[in-house]
Amino acid sequence: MITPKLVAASSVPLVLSILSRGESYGYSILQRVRLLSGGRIEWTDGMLYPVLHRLERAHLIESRWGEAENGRRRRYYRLSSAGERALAAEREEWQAVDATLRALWAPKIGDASHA
Amino acid sequence: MITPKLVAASSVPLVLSILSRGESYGYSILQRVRLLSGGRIEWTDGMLYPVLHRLERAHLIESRWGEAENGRRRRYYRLSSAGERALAAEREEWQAVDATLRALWAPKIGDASHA
DNA sequence: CTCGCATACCTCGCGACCTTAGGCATTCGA
DNA sequence: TCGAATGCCTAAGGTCGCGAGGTATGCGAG
Repeated sequence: MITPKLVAASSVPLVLSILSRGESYGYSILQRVRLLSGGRIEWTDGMLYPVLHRLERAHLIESRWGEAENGRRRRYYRLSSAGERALAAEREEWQAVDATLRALWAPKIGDASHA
Repeated sequence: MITPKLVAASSVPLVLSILSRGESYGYSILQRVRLLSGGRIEWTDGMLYPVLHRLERAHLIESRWGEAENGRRRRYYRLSSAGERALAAEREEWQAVDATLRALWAPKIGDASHA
């Protein structure tokens, strides 16, 4: 199980990244995240929908009501241009933190300490 | 600026990682994070000390009062064995999420969509 | 036909935790 | 003497995931 804080930090970039691949909808996003993470990221719809609504209020994504083949109604979301820029920013932030962590995880080859 | 949620998610693994390199103390950890991240991660002591106290209450780190060369008192922290295990777990979780994000950021070479 | 399940969406209260802002003590240089 | 850097700690406020609960439809099993 992934810690709640990591889920919180990754939810927005994950949703934006998935939508950058093309239009999608809530239920499908849930399954996609589960699949892509090999089941290690377990989202609930109770946290996903508020995220989608926040992102839409922030104009990072846009939605439309659509009809599935089976007749069920779905709300399809897609990335806005502002969302693309936000995704790029989120991505840079993530990579900055990731680079910092990886530097600490790397063997101490270039370590300046005199230990 | 790094988003608050990313700060929340990275603070614990960062602190544990830094301490895995050897004993340290609050003020020094702050500077280390700033340096390692190239100034992109800007922590305040107001968020670091609560983190340190939580980690100590959880027995992931241990502390002792020490004296600096200049006479100032410092509280030195070091990783406990439980902390080492926790760090390994945090690291795996981080890398799981990172792998998921990178899969979405990679070019669509193997993309199964028929677009 | 009816029941249950998967699909598909939404909302609310609780608790965790960063942010901002403050406080306290010591050392050193101007 | 006075301010800045060092070094530690805490409180109020707001954000947001989590768990639980609610609504509705299509489909297959009995």
